[in-house]
Amino acid sequence: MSGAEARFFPPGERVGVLTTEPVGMLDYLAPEGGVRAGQLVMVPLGPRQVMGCVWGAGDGGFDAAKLRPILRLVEAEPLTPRMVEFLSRAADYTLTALPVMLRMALRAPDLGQPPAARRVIHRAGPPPERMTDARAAVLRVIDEHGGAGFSPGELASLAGVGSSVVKGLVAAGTLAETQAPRDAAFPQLDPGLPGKPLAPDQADAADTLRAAIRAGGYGTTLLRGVTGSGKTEVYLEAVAETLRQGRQALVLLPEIALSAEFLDRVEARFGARPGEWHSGVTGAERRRLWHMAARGAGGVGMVVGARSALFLPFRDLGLIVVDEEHDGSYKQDETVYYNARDMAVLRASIEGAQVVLASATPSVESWVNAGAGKYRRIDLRSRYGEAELPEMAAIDLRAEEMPSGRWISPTLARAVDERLARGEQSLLFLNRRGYAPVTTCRACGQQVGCDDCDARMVEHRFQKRLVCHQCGATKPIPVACPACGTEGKMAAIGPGVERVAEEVAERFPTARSAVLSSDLFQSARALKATIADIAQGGADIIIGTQIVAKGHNFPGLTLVGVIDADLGLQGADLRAAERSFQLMRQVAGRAGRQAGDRPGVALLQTHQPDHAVIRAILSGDDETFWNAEAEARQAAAMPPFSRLAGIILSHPDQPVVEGYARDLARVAQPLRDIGADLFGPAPAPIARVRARYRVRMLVRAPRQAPLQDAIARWLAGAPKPPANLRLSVDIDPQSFL
DNA sequence: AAACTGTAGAGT
DNA sequence: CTCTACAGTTTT
Repeated sequence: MSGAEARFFPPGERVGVLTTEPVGMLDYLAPEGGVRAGQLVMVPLGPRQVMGCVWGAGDGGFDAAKLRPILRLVEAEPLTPRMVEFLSRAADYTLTALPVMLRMALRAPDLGQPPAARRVIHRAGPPPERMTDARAAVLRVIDEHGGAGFSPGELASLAGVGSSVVKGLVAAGTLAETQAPRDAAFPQLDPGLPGKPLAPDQADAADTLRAAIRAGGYGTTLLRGVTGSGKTEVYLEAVAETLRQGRQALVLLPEIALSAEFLDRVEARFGARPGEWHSGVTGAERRRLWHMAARGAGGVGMVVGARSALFLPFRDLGLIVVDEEHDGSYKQDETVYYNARDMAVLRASIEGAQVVLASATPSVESWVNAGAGKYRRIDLRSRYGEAELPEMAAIDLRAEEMPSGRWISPTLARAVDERLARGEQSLLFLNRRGYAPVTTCRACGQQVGCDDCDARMVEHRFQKRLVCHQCGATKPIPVACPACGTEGKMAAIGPGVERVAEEVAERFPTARSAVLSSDLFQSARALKATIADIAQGGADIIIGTQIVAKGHNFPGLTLVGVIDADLGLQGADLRAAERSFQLMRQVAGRAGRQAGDRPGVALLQTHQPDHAVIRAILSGDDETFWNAEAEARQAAAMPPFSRLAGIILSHPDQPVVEGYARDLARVAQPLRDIGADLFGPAPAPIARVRARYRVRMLVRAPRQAPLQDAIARWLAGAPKPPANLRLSVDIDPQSFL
């Protein structure tokens, strides 16, 4: 897309530069040779030099005689006018300061540095006269990799030798060092390679998406399909069409660190790996991907990334796929609050790109948008027919014999025994890390809490410590009660996965078990290795938290037991039902994914088998659940039938933060002017975190009301906040509390 | 955010 | 009178 040309400013003209500093927009003079909007520049700020982006014409309010010129242009592709508009509108939407938004778009190291060449070692002559083991190892590495591309350091570490060995080989004339440009283009993906054969409804879905991409322009499609229905193959065909058009495709995944399997599938389909963007990517690779994204499809055609990949400077973005669009990890809940799914739609509408929201269990928001005709909706049937869904049943815990300290009911235990006898795998799911959520003194009833947070500390028996799940603080498991001093009376109350694992070891002593919980793994790689081992049959019983819900395929798994299906149902959070439904359905879907003759079974332990959510899960009738959920939201005037904003205030002193919150509530006329209600202030669900007291307020506005604008006017007209007070606004909060 | 400026109080 | 700590201001 050529789009509108960025405006040009001749030398000496006054331009507005958005700096990455909190001062934000300041006027400067265009440098020698002039400058275009979107250009990254270095500007003087007091005695310092800071980076900025030419945003547009200067605002003229500052004395022209005091203006300083732009120091130099940064050697990087300018941001496109569409990117500039995206950042502006994303800032307005999320009520985030523009400089903070710009920083998100410039999060790659050394952007200000010129693109230095890097040193590359290659084969240059015959083997050296004196051959040693170390030298042979280096030559083996370089020959195995086609003799290409390594820096001296990389080569030495791959061969497991010191850098002097490489130096020696260069001196001997066997190897030579040359300069290669840094930030090379990514290998081109070939959309012409054959994809997997598609079932008829997959082929129809792919045709629809291809046609939308060929037609050009913005559109959003909700691609719904149960696990195993082949959503990925369908949207990879959309990626293929985007590549054929010479445009770029971005695929967002919720748990990118675990996406090696996905990268392999992309390589199988297109013959090369896509660009990868997430917190685990090294600085040099981040820098390379940033520059290549800015260069267009010739630089990188397809990027797979976490939510922050939305802020890459794609030159010509034609498609954004949001896989597992309902996933809560798309909502960033710190520093900048944004929902990657909504920002994807915003960016696509500006870029003239298509969005595919893929999920087996869409969010109520997307479901309603599709129902209202805002999104196109495509439903994929299961490839193997309905039989692929596991058989689901409730275990009524009220009717089971459950000794205290036991969490696996006799009925569930029998089902596990059957699987053990047949050599099949069972998964016991409990969405609670650690050994026990509460440690209490049987003498005085005191519960051990965190010193800095208003939260109970969770016993982690593997670590032999109590851990605060809010701030991560730990302390030893006390022998004596910290309140009354009684020794030996501390008791662990309630189950966590570690405790269920202990029970499994007692009841199924010959079975091999494995615990999957995020805190038990040092790295994503270690977790992946364990998952692979389990998939190979390395465990009979898997005990896991929600980490097991995310698409790992265990072929031998035929039983899923949900230890506490009621866990997500209580509480005043209106989204609880939706989240619980999605999680239970996904976990249940782990059983019986194979198309063989062994149907999977999911058993839900519950005290309330008649609860609407439990019944919806058991019936397998998703449509009924979403209809009921949408009706309940509408009746309560909750999203997506209204709009919400959370206001979160924090301060080390409780009276200060509460006092200021009341001050704010008193001047809330701008909110009432648009027909919005203000609830609170009330202590946040966890009222104290990291030694700061937190108070929340909630704004609810009619759907079409200018919510952000009213909040901005409200806060601008409020009294000056006390020192040390932090205030953040969370537009469209996930949690309604 | 970071660098700079002004001021009050402590120490000489 | 100097030194320091810290609060408030400026940065184009």
